[in-house]
Amino acid sequence: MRRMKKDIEDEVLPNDMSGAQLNDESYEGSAGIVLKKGPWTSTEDDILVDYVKKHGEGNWNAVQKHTGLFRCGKSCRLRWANHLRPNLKKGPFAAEEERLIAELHAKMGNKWARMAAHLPGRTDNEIKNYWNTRIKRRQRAGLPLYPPEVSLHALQESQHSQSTGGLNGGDKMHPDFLQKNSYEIHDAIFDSLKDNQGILPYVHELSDISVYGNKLKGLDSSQYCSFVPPTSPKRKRLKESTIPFIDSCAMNKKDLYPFDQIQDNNSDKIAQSFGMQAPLDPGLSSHSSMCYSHSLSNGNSSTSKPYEAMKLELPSLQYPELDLGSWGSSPPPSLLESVDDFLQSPTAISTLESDCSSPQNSGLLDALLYQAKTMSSSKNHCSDKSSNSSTATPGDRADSSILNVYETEWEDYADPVSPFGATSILNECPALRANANSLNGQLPVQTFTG
DNA sequence: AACCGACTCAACCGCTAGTTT
DNA sequence: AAAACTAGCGGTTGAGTCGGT
Repeated sequence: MRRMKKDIEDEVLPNDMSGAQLNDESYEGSAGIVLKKGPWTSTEDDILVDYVKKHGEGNWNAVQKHTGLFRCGKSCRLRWANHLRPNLKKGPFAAEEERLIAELHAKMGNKWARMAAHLPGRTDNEIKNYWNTRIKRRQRAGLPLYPPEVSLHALQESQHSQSTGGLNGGDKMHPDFLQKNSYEIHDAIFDSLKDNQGILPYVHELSDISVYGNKLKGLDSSQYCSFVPPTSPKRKRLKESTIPFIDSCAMNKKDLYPFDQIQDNNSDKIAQSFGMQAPLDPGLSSHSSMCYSHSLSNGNSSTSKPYEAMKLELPSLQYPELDLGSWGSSPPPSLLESVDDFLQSPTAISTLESDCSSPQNSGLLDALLYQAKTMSSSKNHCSDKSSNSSTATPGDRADSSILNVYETEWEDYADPVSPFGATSILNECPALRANANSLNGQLPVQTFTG
């Protein structure tokens, strides 16, 4: 489609430099030269290709001098990198590429250039566009960002790298190494979580956490209510070691991620970013239990960047149990069990009790867990009144209901004639359906839809 | 046919890190 | 050491397309 416009341009513009130069989209360069902006014509492309053939890549600012091409160096570099360089793959991403992107994003976050390095022929821009589009789609559908196998694999890998021990060597590791070790997380965390694998949002780039081991060891596992991946700070590009790390409620208020600011203007956006479907409940948002701790406040300069400078990025939060079928044909491995394990684990319960006071704070998973907790506690109350309570524990009831829903979900999503995009809001928000299905109206359905 | 919203993608912008002077 | 320059990254924007109404 771009091509169509370009072809038209090429027809209109004379096949000489004036065509490339004279365009209404132009601006004055540093030397007073009017540089062109906007789409490239094939004439300009040819000029740039010729230049690179002769002089090689780099020194992009010299392109204008040598060729008379009225484009800034930046623009030339971008054009070459994204469109003109050889061996570029065009066209839609293959399924394998999509899977790889998800996996890489789970590991790296929004490191498009690094991801592109793993996808021959693909550009960072392409990957970024793809991912952003995909994120929008999935968030609209209330789906997690990552396919279950990716999240599970990522978490398992993280556990493996943890179990094999080894502190990482700091920031100077090879990127591949960083990838491998980026899941490293302190024992204190995984000790409390190892029975819950597959349920927690994937945490990546945790390589610094080991640095804080002593600090972490003093913390109760229940404090690790949830994680968010590194939210790539916009203004300060940090090394791989920068780890926004959630230590729920361990920090005093000024150490918390400034949700009060977010809520003012961007709560909906942020909520969406975290996979939430609804505006934050104003009544609950004020005591954000999702406490973001960028560091453990040990004064480490690598993590001392003020929160104000951070910008919330679309998170790598993922809720694998919710990703059903939209990522391929393989069923989510062990996820249901993982959910069960997590919900039944004392750690999880205590976490729920102590930290997850509201689902509004951390996305669908927390919402789900919160609901499970609510259901559980409500059931406890209800069971006092209800004489025909089953032998199953409240948690069991809730869990199995939810899990059954997920199993059904999977079938629904896997049904080729039932694209998730067309499913009901209940499909898009399984927790809602879990409530509706399992509680039979006993409990108020807590909605977080719009 | 016209309108509208979602989507895609190319390109730009602001910024940082690294290098050179 | 500091300023200037360069390359590159990630976020954002805007034009074009497509499908639904």
